[in-house]
Amino acid sequence: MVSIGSDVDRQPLHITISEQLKSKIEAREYAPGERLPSEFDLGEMFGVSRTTIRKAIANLIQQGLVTVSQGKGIFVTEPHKISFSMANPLMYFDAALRQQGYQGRVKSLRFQLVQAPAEVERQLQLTSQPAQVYWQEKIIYADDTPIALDVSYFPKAIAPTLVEALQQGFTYSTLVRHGVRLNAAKVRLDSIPATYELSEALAVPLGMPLLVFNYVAYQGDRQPAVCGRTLSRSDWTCYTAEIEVAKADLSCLGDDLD
Amino acid sequence: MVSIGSDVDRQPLHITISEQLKSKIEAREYAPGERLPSEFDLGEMFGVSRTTIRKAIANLIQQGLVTVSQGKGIFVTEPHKISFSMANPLMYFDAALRQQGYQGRVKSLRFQLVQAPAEVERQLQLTSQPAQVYWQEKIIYADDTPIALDVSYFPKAIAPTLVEALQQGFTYSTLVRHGVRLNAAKVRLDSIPATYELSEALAVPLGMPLLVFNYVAYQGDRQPAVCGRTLSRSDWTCYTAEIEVAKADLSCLGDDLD
DNA sequence: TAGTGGTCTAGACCACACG
DNA sequence: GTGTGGTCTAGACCACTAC
Repeated sequence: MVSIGSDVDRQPLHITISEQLKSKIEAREYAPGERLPSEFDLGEMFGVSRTTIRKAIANLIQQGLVTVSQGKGIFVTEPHKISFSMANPLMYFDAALRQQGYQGRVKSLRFQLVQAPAEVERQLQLTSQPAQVYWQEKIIYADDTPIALDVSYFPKAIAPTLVEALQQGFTYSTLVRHGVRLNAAKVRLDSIPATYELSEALAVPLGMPLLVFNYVAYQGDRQPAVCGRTLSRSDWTCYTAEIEVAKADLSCLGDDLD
Repeated sequence: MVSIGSDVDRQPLHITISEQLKSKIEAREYAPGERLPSEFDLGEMFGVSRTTIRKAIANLIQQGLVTVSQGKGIFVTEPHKISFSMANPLMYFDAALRQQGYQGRVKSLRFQLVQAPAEVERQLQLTSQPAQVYWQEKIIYADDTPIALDVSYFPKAIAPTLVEALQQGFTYSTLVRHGVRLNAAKVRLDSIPATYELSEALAVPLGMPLLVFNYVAYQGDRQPAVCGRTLSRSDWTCYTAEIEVAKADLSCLGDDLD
């Protein structure tokens, strides 16, 4: 039986155990792809109940250190990371994937005309009532791994040829190929834990952090062309940017010291 | 007892329960700040064991819908969100907080000279061996809520007056006030679940998603002045940017269609 | 069939908050 | 003291995987 060290009594047992397992994983004592002992065996090794082991394992799952398959076992995760640039040009998911050696693919889950939600109506600056929009949901794959769920809204007025094309490929590339020049965007980056529904759609554990990329993209003279959000797995994706600060913009510092 | 609806048998019980509670919260049947029934009472209401209720509550905690205090009860979270702009100028946390009606404050946890980790050595372009850097860790508060943990590294060569000043206030403002002109930065945004240590430092539940803002900031002629990362609570913070796409940059789309 | 993880139960003891 | 959430146990049954 592994000694758990009673001098760290402030910490719950399942934390102590998950940290011990974490060290072993990081020390490659359990290598990527390798199987860990079963929950039952771990319980005997640490001298605790299966419930406690399961809680410890839950921590590791959440940190993306292990993945678990029913009937097979607990496996050390092999790390991946794809970076998407937020700067010029914005969000060519397919180009970024290709550059980093993955094959990008989308699966459209839904494409239908609906009444625009209030938020979308505002973002797309729709004036006619009732305001209708195309609502698309799609899964984005890198090779065969689902890495993101995208929810987009398009004005009803888009070209009919686009309606077909958008269901086949990546949004931005498709728009550009059809002559829609996107030249600006407002974005907001956020993070949420995967709900049950999202965890099933993206094949991730419940509660795994997802990056939320909210966007409104504009064409021509500030004409909104699309808005929506991309929810991407934080174990596979990150966003990068290079920022140049104009000298004038230092003004906001103000002169009131605290 | 609440009917749980046996037609959704594909879903675990704790999911069904947490979704029912979620609807009630979103419908304001349980209003922000209000207390939910105790775990024992919820168990009776749904006719399940306390363990199952606790798992359902854990889902709600993770989604930031409720917060829990030992000995007091389960309370519906009152929502907050502070947005930080990633664009010109970069990362004036204190200015952003002030603009949004909060009082910003920092608590320095650590400030010491250490051997630079390899990653830091590379980012700060340190050449002398051994490369020493100042290592700072601080908590950032909005009013009295800890919202972020910042870990920064500064070259050993910074001015002695800065060493004092950096321990008192916000990094970027302090640097600028001491004549260090930051004019560019490379950033990477990511998300991780709070580890046990982080969850204690930021007073959040274990596993809550944290936004990770990795940065290297430059002064003058591409001279690295500071690097590090800011881990911020996703229930309190988000990052925004406005992107302008130069026409020339559309080239990367390539001409190979898929 | 045996072994694995997924779910759920009933009950115990502890630490903390409040009156 | 009473009630709350925090931790942990021992054991049950199920679904899935592999042989």
